Amino acid sequence: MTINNQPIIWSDSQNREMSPALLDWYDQDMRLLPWRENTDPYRVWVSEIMLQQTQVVTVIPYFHRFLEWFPTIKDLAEAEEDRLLKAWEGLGYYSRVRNMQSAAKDIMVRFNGEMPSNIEDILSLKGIGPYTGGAIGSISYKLVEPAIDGNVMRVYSRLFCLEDDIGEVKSRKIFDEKVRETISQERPGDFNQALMDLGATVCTPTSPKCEICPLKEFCGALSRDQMTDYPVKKKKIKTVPMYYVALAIQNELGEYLLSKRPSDGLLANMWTYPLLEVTKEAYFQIEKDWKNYQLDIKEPNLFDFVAEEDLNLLDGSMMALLKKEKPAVIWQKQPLGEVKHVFSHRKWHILLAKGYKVAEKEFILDQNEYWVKEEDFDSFVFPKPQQKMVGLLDEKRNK
DNA sequence: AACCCGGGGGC
DNA sequence: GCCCCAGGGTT
Repeated sequence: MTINNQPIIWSDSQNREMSPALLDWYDQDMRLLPWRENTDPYRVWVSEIMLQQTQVVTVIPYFHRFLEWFPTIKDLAEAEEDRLLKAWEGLGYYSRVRNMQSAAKDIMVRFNGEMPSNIEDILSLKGIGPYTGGAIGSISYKLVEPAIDGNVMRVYSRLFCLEDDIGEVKSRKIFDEKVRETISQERPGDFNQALMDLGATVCTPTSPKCEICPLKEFCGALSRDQMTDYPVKKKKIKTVPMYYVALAIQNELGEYLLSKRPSDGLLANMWTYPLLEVTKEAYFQIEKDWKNYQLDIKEPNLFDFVAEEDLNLLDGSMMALLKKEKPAVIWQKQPLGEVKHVFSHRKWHILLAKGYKVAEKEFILDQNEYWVKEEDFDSFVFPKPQQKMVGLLDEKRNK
């Protein structure tokens, strides 16, 4: 659904008043979590990495054990892999603990065993990206850096009625800017943690508890009563791959066979070469056969056709398929090439086969199939994939 | 079985 | 610098 509101622009005073309101709430209601006992960067680091993949309640016992086993960055750097994996066992995403150890070794070499205190160096460590880097920098070193995760994006999309799709990578920049405009200069770490808590406990995805929210007077979505319209997240319509063999067939007059698509659905009433839908497996088998076939031909060219008497010998899936579909056609040995086209919800993969109608044989037109002179193509509506196929044919012919 | 989501890595 | 996707558990 589109909302199409204008984003909220705050006055300077609103910008100033927001963070004290949030911090007051945090001072009263902050969650007491083991990694908040102090701001040691190693503890922050371990907790943030664990929390990237696992819920708070699950992380707590892992966190304690990890710090017992590897109390310092040096211990982590020197840990046996077995023990390291044992400490992570059940958390999953094992590459992340490997990255942690790699970063720990790096810290031993480059930073004398101490987590660096500037954002560039923090971000240079393996496994530490903008979110984790911002968390460590702000919490442990009071760097004025945002730590933006899905929760924070939800909070900000509501506060400012931001309609940028939070699923898109490029939206990150928008949220980054907004957080930088509002983040507390004095207590950036607490500010970031307060946002995390707010997102986790108040500004929740489905039923936000706006009545108890410390930011209710600031919230654009609440003022418009559109809390649950935010954040905007376009549901990923995954494009379904479809596989076709297209038949570019010429008759003795040089006309091409065109097929009119059904009057409803995708590309209704538009014209293409006849399309045979094939399974994914068949498609790739055909492609593979085709490549193998090319290897055996010294100089493959447009006029390399399958002799009619050889048709029965061919067990290649491409030829078998074509012969079955259009028996009165003599087929070129290889497809002309591949055409791909992406629709909003479909991705077409098309192998284009070229053939000539055999004059002596009877050729039965399917429903909606017509012979069309090339010079008349202009008066037919060709969808993009068809245009691409015509282009491919032209290209080969002009070689 | 779809969704989640910071970061690595490919481009 | 931008985008894709692996990764395992949760819903």
